[in-house]
Amino acid sequence: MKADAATSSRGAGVRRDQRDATRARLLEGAVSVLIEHGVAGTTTLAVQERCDVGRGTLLHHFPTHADMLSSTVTELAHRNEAFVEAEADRLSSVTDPLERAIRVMANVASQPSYLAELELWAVSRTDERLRAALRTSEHGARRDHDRVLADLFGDIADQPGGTTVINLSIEFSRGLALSGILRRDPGKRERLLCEWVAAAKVLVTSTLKQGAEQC
Amino acid sequence: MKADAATSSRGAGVRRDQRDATRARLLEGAVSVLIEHGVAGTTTLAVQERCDVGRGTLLHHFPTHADMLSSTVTELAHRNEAFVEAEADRLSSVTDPLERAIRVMANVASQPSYLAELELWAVSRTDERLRAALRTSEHGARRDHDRVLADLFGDIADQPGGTTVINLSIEFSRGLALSGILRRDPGKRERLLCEWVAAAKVLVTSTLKQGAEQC
DNA sequence: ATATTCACAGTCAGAATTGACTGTCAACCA
DNA sequence: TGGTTGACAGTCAATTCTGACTGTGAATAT
Repeated sequence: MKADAATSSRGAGVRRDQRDATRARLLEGAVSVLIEHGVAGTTTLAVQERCDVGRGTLLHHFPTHADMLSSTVTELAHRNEAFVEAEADRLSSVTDPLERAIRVMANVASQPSYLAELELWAVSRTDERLRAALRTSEHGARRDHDRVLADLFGDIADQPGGTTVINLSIEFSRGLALSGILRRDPGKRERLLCEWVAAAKVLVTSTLKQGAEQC
Repeated sequence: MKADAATSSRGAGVRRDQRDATRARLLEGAVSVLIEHGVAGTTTLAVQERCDVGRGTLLHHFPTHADMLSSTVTELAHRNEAFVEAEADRLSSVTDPLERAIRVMANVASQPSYLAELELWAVSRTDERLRAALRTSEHGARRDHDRVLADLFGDIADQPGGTTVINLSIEFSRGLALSGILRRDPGKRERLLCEWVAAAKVLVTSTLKQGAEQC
């Protein structure tokens, strides 16, 4: 085991700081490129140019293109989680807690950064490596993910059909977001959203336990 | 205007037949490659080799890669529509009409060919040309699409919350399908599906009109 | 003080893909 | 029957991307 740089009294870990700073910059750039240009456009060259670093720099931090994408995936997931809280603040004016939670989820899912994540999911269907990376990323962030969700929905989860409504809302939000890419009429999104909010309200008060137990 | 080949007495339109046959073969191959290898793997070269045609042949029918993909998109959409009816037949044992319709939708959406379509949607986010092609394709098949949906859900659409449930089911199916790509536990899919079926049953009998009208 | 390690830069060859181009043969028309 | 058209094949240059390789300077260890 080598002596830790932190043991030096002065200028400790300058190299490491540099390294981390560059790496962070590369990830930041990679995420931006991914959001703007999609998976196909997220080449090592594009990221290298975006970050204005030499070819060796990028390859030093991410030996292969797959490595770069893997790390980018994780970074993107973090970013999207942060969006949830930000959007929750932005929609603080919505009084009904259930409607607020659903609208926050739907809005976050419709953001470019989340759509980029969905794109990765879709593409990973025929890309073993990427799928593995996404699974690892999701698995690692599971705790945070659950916490964010719990914060968002609050005591709704404790009501009879609460958990069901939350789970259904997740899938619904993803579908809504994906469909939104092609949608010409933005009004339909709002209509669907309203309908789901109304449905969700019915569901949390209704006892649909017997239905779910029929499986 | 040129004389129609059909006016010739014998061997009429052999060239045209040949042309159509080759084109059909190319589309068939392109769809297969797209389903198997995803958008990134659907190169002109891959399709050319799959169909065992010369380079000139493919470029003759589809001058550019974008042209090929555009046509493939339409073909894929047709194929997916056909799947709906096939799956409806396969699930004829499911007695409850609402549950049957929902399960058919969800199953179709989870098929590789439909996932390929969703992948195209996702990718089209940052690809103007592809998005336009998808919109055109969807627009052209709208009539058929509505008819298939009407056949599937039957008289459910006439009930109070019927249309709403159908629309929500569509988005839910897409979300479920996309999530399924990464899901390790296949049991969760079935659970979510059951929960949505149960919820849908509640919704069609419940009057959630006032909720939807609050928008 | 010197050797070494490491972050970073630049160059380059190889692989993959695209689309332009030329050639060929069979079918159609005059 | 002879010319023309169109389906199809093969070749090739240009482009793009990847990753291997070599070089450099600053920070750290001895």
